[in-house]
Amino acid sequence: MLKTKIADCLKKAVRESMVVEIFFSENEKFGHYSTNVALRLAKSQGKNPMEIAEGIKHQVSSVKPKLFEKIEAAAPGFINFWLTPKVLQNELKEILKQKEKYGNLKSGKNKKINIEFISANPTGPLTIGNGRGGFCGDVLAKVLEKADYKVAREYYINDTGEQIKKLGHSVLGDEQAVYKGDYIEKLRENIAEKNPMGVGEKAAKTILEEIIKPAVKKMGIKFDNWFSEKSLYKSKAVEKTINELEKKNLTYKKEEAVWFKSTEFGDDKDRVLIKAGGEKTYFASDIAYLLNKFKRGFGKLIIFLGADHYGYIDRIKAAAEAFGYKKENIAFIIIQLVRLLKEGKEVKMSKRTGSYVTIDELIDEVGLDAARFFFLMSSPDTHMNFDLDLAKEQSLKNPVYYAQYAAVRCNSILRKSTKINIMTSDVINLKLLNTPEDINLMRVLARFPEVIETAAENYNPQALIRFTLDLSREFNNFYEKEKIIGEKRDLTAARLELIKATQIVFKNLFNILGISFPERM
RNA sequence: GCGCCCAUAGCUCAACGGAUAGAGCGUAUCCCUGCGAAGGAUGAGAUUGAGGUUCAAUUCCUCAUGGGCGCACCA
Repeated sequence: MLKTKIADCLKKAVRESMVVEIFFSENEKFGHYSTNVALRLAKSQGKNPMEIAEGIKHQVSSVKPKLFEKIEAAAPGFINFWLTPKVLQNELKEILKQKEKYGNLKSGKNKKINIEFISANPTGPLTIGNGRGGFCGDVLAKVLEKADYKVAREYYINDTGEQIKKLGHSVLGDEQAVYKGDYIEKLRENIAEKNPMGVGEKAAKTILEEIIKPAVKKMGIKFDNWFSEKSLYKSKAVEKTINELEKKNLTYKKEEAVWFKSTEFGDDKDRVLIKAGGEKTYFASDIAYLLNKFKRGFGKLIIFLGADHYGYIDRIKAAAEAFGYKKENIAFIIIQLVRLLKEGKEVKMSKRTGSYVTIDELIDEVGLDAARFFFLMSSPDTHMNFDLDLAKEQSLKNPVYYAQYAAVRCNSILRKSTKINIMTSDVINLKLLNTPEDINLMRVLARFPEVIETAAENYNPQALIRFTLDLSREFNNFYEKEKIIGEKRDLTAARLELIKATQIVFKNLFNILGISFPERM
């Protein structure tokens, strides 16, 4: 990674034990990369930041003259670095050599990480809210895989309990019915029994297999594990969990119910494990599930939650601590709810009222690429408004096409080049790539591993979207200004390598984002 | 009442405490006998308000305003 190379030679010059931050410069006039170390050292060293910057500049340029073409100290104390074309050309070679492996990192060290997402109750179709979390989880999973984590994607199915009973009532159509929709009507056509729980369980199974799983497939997501809540009851895991808590003296009885002393671990209320009626709460099985994950050897758990489940975080963390696991090893990603608008007015989305837009509908209307891109553009914590009509209308203007179009341009250039038979020399001279446009494109391409790193570290797949659009714009600029297939054969050959590298990075990106890489548009 | 999240251009969204707050759409003007114009160039256009911390604040802290979501022996 270019960034790390710079950081490494700075560490020697700085000498203090501090994290040296290197920033990719958006504006070329601030170098290819820049750092603020001098500004941050100013106080502790009691010197003028510019003075420090100059000092570092001289040290670095004497130690590593080959890495940099120019180093500049700029007010109020930044140090800007311009890499030599050679460094960028070498990185280009790496891209061409590593191909789809370019951008693979070692930071994950093959550690096991579990990502649980969607996990919508099997009581109805997946909504656009589930879509948002689903796409985000899927892309994060791929980013982490690229960063060398061993990722398991998991969907937790609440296939028992109160909601399933309510589903049963709904299918039976009795006075306790809560879920509404065409799918309920259909389920009603083949019921063989009267017991709400039994009906609910069968209906849940049908919904899972015939509605949810196909929708997930349509979304382009593959789960490694569909984890059944019911299985935790069958294996007595829930019972054991409660017993263990009792043994640890972390439970008590109050008003006929069994409570977990979650307040001892930072929760603001104690929580019920077994209701007065003897039924266990979802929370009880959630703890069993949590322990199950840790026991399977996942050092880190990522759990996606809708904002309406926010209150769950503290109690889950409390449960983890009660069993000696560190709460820091559970990362919750809160997905803000998507508000549904119709004709500018908010429609309350609810499976209970039957008013919602399913993710299937959206994908059918706008296509998978546009749907994925749309949700991945915004960070999970923004509150989104969603209007299906507007989405339909605007789908053709989705930035995903901007990116795909840029990629398609690479394809058509390369297609054309094969017809012309350019390659005559065995040795392609990449040194010819030295115009500002060449340099700029190369440095953006070389940024790809850095983007993977930040996305993986911060659990922030949105970074990839931004980079995709940056790269697209950079490439379009390049295309506009530089002729690729031209008179000079060596230059043409070298430029074609650059196009190949661009194509590789685009393919990598699209692959992670789960959008298609069209040959033509 | 308490807690969490959000507020950026006409619209949908960006911005790792950093340099001139970026894109897309929309909008005004221009560029196809040229590797695909689903493109490019040049404009107009924004940080909710008030304090504070910092060399530097859209970003952190406090308060206010406006939205969303929680606060069950529901999930």
